[in-house]
Amino acid sequence: MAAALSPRPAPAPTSPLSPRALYQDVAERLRQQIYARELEPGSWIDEMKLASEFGISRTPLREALKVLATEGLVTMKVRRGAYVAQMSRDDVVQVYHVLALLESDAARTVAAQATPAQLAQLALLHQRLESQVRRRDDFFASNEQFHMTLLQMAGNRWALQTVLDLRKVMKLNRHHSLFKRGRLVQSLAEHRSLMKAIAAQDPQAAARLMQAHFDSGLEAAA
Amino acid sequence: MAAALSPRPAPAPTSPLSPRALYQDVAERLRQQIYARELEPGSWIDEMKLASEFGISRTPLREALKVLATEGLVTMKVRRGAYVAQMSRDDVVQVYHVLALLESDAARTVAAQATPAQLAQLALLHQRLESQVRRRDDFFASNEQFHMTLLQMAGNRWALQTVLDLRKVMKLNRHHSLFKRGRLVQSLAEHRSLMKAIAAQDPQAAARLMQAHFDSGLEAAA
DNA sequence: ATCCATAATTATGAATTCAAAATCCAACAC
DNA sequence: GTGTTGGATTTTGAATTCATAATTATGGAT
Repeated sequence: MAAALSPRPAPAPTSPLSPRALYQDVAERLRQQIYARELEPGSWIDEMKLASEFGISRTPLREALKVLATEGLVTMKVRRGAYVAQMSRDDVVQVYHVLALLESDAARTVAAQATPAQLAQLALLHQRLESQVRRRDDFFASNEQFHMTLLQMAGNRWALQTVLDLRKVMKLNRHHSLFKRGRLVQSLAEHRSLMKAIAAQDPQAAARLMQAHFDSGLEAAA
Repeated sequence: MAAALSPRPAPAPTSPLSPRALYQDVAERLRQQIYARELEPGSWIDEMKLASEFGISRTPLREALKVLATEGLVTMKVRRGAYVAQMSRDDVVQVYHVLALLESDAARTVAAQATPAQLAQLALLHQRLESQVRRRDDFFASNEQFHMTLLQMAGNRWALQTVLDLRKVMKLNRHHSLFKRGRLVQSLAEHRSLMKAIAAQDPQAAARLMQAHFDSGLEAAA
């Protein structure tokens, strides 16, 4: 049996204050398997196999699957189980469009209201990005962290949650643009000018540049 | 016992092509109870009581609760069950902000690309609204239908889904603005000018007026 | 060999059961 | 009266069981 979820992540010396429910751990594990393509888009999800792999019963697994279905990562077909969702070309275009709306709005807000400490934090994250053009996976992670930090700073928890959800489904595919040759360098350049606009507290430019960043990402992806 | 979900909505003479899963029916029923304030924000959800009211076991009910938790209508606390979520004043402001972004973008798109048939359909829906200022519940329903039809016409299924989800949580409270005295008349006036801009195929005005419509709705709500 | 009918197998959906945690409540000490 | 301890009760979370639908395999009939 593959590394089971272990009887429980062992209350651990430093157990989290509010231990996550099992179904949530399972949901997160499924997400990771989907992102890693261990579960391929369009493929059937074998409940029994996964439950025994995870060392749990079908009950919490099925709960997790329903959560993922609500998020759009999984499709439930009545009486024939769960399937990993697929993103069409159209879906990618549409999700990019919504992300561009929300994130450019966040960039405008942050440029307008960020504290010096926040600007410094963003600059730091951007610096990390600059130093990671050579390592795609690191760049990928740092890029996401920059975007998410910006969203958080904008202070709208519903916009943040929406972006989180949309980014989840974007990970279904490797459309993710950053996989095109030369795209990393271009993306970095766009980040650089965006960062400059934010640092200069220019809301209009920040919004416009974030929008452009997504337009160009979409072009690379589609 | 309150009207049970019946052994199953009976395959019915005209049973839907793809019968919804039980957990989805239950989720919808829970949503309606939440909207109707039969389950109050902040209150504990008694699984056993509801399961027996619905005439089902706890299993599908718990699945439904996890779906609602993902949607944000319900909060799960580890080892102490499910609670109806509460919207803070801040939440309302933030959700309005995101809705305004998405819906004004949709209005812009529709104004730019709608076919004559689509414009006619919107005009019809608007007419219904005009005739329903006296009946608040009808106005409420028609208003929602107008907004949702516009979203659908914009053709972005992810924006549509996002707006649907956000509107669900908005229904948690009666902040819903339309409850303020005189707000219906004002809302109708805003719709009227919005409709005019769309009919005139003026994307910029349509977006601006939709944004204004939300701003004024928020002012009435908060 | 191909097609169809039917039996065996498998998987899903939901109910039931069970262990452990949280809550309630009464008895008691102060 | 207030507060505390310990045991009964309730409730949650998860495993197990069960009925039924879907799939696959089997065995003719042509």
